[in-house]
Amino acid sequence: MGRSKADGGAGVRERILAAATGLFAEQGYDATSVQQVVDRAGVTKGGLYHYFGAKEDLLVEMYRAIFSERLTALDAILAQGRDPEWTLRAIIDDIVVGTAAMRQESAAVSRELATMDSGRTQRLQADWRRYQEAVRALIRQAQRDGVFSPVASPEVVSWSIFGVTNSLHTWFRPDGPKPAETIARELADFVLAGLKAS
Amino acid sequence: MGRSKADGGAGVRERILAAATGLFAEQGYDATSVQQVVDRAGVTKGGLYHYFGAKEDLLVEMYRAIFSERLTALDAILAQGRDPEWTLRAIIDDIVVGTAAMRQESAAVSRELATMDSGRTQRLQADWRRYQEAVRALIRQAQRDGVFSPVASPEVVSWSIFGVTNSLHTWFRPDGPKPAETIARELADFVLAGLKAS
DNA sequence: CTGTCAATACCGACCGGTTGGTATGTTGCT
DNA sequence: AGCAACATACCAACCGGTCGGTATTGACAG
Repeated sequence: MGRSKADGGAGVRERILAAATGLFAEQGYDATSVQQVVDRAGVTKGGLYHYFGAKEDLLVEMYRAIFSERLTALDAILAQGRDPEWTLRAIIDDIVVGTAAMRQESAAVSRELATMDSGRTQRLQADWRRYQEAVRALIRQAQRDGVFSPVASPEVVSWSIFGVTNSLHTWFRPDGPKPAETIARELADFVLAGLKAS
Repeated sequence: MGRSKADGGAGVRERILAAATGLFAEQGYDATSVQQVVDRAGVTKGGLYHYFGAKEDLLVEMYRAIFSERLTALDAILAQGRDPEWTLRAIIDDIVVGTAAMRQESAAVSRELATMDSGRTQRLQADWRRYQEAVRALIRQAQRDGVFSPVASPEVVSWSIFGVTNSLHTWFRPDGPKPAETIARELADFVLAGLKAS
């Protein structure tokens, strides 16, 4: 099963997915036709529909690629059981660097996320809500313990963090002067400075 | 001239715009057909194209509605010439409350903003860049003067602010427990706590 | 007050082009 | 032979936009 044949390029499935990712990020999901995807991927429609049941599956695949990585990283960070400051720094670093590494997928998904509620995406959206809730719970508990200042609610702080990552694709350039790691550190420093107990 | 007739509703042009706003916010621009817009507005396609030259004009109109208000408010705030903390608080308050008041328009525009580069939108996008640059310049100068801490670059701080407003529509509920004014204050408190000189 | 006229507001059928999706090959490995 | 991996040809539905037409209007004349 799976691919075989000593073909000259990468797997066809991967090529289709890469083409769709780029086009969705550039033009949006609805504005991109299946024909454009197969043209860029160098295959035909028959080939695409051999691997994917529908156009929407391409989006779902991107969604999964982003969030599965992020969620396993989150669980690994939380499992260490360290103090809130270290934990929040680790989360911010992972989400910024991870989103930057897949900024095309993030651009496509974050734009189309509101529209995607066609049953099969609900599980993925639930996972994402769990992620956000974990961050808020962390902040809430640390505020209760007096480790973090209650200057702002956990909701506003978490939206501040996720707002950066959601719009990261609009301003982050991989060949720019600031690597993702630096941005992550600056954001963590900034957020934690605001959360320092007064 | 203009409308007359003892019709039961508001002006036709406003009804079309309101219908388009709701549909674009729910489904996205490309996924919404002109037919859906005219159905919801209770007119026909001929009527819509009597008032608007193209489908895109509906988006441009929303764009203008949002940013013209925001830009005049910005200029008014800056014209007061007060200290950075007061100025930044005023800006954050205006942008959060203003965005919340027009969250459907904001949802539609913020999603479609990346795709819109068809000439007539470039002026509007330039205005928006000017807005962001004004905030960054404010922060940069205050950091140089030692009023704000250089813990994070003006870019990261401004992205943190605009990231919240850009994704405001995904979580803000006008009938929720927290009014927009409260969210604005929390965000301003949080941002300024992080910017307090150490 | 009434009749004329041009402009505005709006209708609904219609057009060429494109869409996502499918049915039917053809090819090459096992 | 049989089956997975694709290609080709094609379709019904729908898209944004146009256009000829009509109903309603206000301005002006007499």
